Amino acid sequence: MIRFFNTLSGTVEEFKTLVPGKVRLYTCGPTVYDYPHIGNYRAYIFEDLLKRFLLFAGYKVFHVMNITDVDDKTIRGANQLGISLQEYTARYIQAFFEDIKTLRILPADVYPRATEHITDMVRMIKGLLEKGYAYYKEGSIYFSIKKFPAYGQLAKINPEELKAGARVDADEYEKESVHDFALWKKPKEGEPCWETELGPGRPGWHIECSAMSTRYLGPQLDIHCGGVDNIFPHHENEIAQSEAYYGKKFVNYWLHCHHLVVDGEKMSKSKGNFYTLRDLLARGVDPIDLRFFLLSTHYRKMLNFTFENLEQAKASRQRILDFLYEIEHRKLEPGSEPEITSLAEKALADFREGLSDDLNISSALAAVFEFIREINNRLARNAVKQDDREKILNTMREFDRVLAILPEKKEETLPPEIMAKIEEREKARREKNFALADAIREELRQLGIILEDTREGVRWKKIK
RNA sequence: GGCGCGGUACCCAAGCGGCUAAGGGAGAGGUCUGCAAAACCUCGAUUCGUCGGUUCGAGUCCGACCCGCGCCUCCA
Repeated sequence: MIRFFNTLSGTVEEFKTLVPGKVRLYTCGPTVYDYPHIGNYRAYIFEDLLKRFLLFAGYKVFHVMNITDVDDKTIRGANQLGISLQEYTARYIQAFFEDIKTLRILPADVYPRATEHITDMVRMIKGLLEKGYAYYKEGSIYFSIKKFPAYGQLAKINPEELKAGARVDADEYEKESVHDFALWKKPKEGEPCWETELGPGRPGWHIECSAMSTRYLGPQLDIHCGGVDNIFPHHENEIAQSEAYYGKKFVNYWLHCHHLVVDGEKMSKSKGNFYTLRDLLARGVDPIDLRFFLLSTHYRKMLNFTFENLEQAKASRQRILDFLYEIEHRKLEPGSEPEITSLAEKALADFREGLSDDLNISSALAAVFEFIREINNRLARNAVKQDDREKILNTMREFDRVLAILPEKKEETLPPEIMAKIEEREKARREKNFALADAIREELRQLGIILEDTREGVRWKKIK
């Protein structure tokens, strides 16, 4: 049984899909006004973990992730550079796709862009006007939250008690109620504008998601994800719009990822603790180490990014990689040990059970490490045989369907001159010329190649 | 003011009423090794922010308090 913490109910619930075996998943995607930072990627990697786990558990997943390519920030950015909105967002859209590939985030099935779904938004807004949930005011259209009594159910906010006045955007004074939100914004100087049957203007942010999610997934979704900061007002507004329009429960399970902080503080450019993926790659960070770091803390817990914590995650992942290397290269005796099968089965069962419990990654990783320890233990006693190798590797590959942290290509090669050096050192060792042997080892270490002398002879690996 | 989250070993982090408090990192000792590395073995919380309470029994439930943080406004 799979359980998830549902923000809507505030409790852990058994996961049941609308259609057996199929999951309709919507995740809030990037607003393409800048390069995404590692906090954004924490959310996307959480969603990737969720999706990979659902696939691992045997579900078919249809995943939609929107791209917000028109909003205040993208418009401002384009205007500052004096280029078109499309020209401006294209760079960041491309960067986003590069980044998710780098981080091994599985692509969504559809990436709808706001600017390509204006007609869907117009249709919805028109419907909301007809049903009386929305009203025109000075050329803009607003959603009236008092017409939707369930408003506040997700964020556990009582609209009556919202702190009014002080922090309300001054230029939106024309709304009937301060907490009503814009569905359609009237044209402004220097802003893109669509001519529609609603009149000229551009869509509000919230309607983009409601229109695009239901366009591809239908009026009801199984899971909708995002960062905690989207709970209010964004997701609350999506519920209001979608349920008012379709008259059906919009989303069964709302899953929200907590924030990534840096050095215990919220990331900000002024504090200098703001990192994009590119920043870290430039510092030599292995993106998969970053993936593992972002993955290895439960998604509902605040995660503190520090370089020390990243190093710990890297070392932890290295233990898994070392084990994999050992299993692939160790010389084993013929035969098999039946015990290995039961260890593998238990490990996979524990792994699955951990993740089934609201994606308890700590528990799942503990299962992986216990498996490694058990096998290492037997390896040391020669209690692993040739036929067990594939069983163990398969188990690791099963884990990796969800984690996606193992090296992609199996065999790396070294240039012939390096191989010659290694052979030269072997010769020196046989001749007990340890000074030369150590000098060569150090020389190769400087080149990023570590030599280890094992019972089966020398072996090498690259420093990651 | 309202809503909510967290405080478990040197660090990260599970556990949420009951066997000896998972797992990872770092550290110490040992086996192996020419040495190193890797691997393996062993050792690290009588204790889970504090103080009360409930219970045969509490990190685990209840209350108060102390810290740290988030949201209520664009934000993953």
